[in-house]
Amino acid sequence: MVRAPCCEKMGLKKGPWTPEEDHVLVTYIQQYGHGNWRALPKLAGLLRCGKSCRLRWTNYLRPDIKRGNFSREEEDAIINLHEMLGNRWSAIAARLPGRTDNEIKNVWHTHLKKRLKQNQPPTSETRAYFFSTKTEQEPEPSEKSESLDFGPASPPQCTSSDTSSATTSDNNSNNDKTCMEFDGYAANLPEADESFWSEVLSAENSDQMVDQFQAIGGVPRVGVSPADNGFCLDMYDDNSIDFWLNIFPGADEIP
DNA sequence: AAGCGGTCCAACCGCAAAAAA
DNA sequence: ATTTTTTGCGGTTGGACCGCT
Repeated sequence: MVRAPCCEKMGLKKGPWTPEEDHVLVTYIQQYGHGNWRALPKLAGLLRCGKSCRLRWTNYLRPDIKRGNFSREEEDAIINLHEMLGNRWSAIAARLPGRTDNEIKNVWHTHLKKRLKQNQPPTSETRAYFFSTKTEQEPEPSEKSESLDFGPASPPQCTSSDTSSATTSDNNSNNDKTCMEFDGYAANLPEADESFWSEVLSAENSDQMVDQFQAIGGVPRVGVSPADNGFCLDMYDDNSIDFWLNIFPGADEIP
């Protein structure tokens, strides 16, 4: 594997972009697209390397980028998605429309880490359940449990697989679901192996994620009912459901 | 007003994966 | 199948900005 030569070539500009450069880049991409980033700066007449152009476009100039401060809901979403996905900023960004991985990474390092240190978890009194499971389609425990191993690659927020740690499963304690604890909050999950969760969490889009979950008998939902079996992602109030449905559009809302 | 330290964010760097040749 | 090129990602940095002393 040979690393692509970077913009060390003499004559290529580095540092902050000027409005003129932005204009040139935007105009070119609007007209011709960005088929080949490496060739683009030459064709567009920019003294930048392709990498710099791509970064400028994806992180700043793209028309679908939402500028401005992050809302509390967005911050909470980042915290929860970070618990699920770890430092996979692009995966997190994929679930936050209009936000870039760079921006999310910055927010995480500048605000959210601090917020968590001050022990301010996501707000609200209720939990949003994105996924609940069908008991009648429960996978065979004997088949699945052998490979059930929520190690580091499984949802990283999992602190325990001990079903006795459940705090919300009193009314579903008679089913065979795996219960996981999420930083003190428990959730009932369908039994699945590590690779399943890796696939779910790395799914390129939410439809795919929902499909993966349905494949093992899960019923994707978004709602606030604490009574349902669910893959507990977060704690939110009713007003947040639209926001979350935007992130997981394939889910059904719990009535 | 000046100096200093902390914060924030755009941009860079290096690596690895994916795609193309 | 192998090599080369391109793209994408995450970690890090530089400097502008702001508030405090």
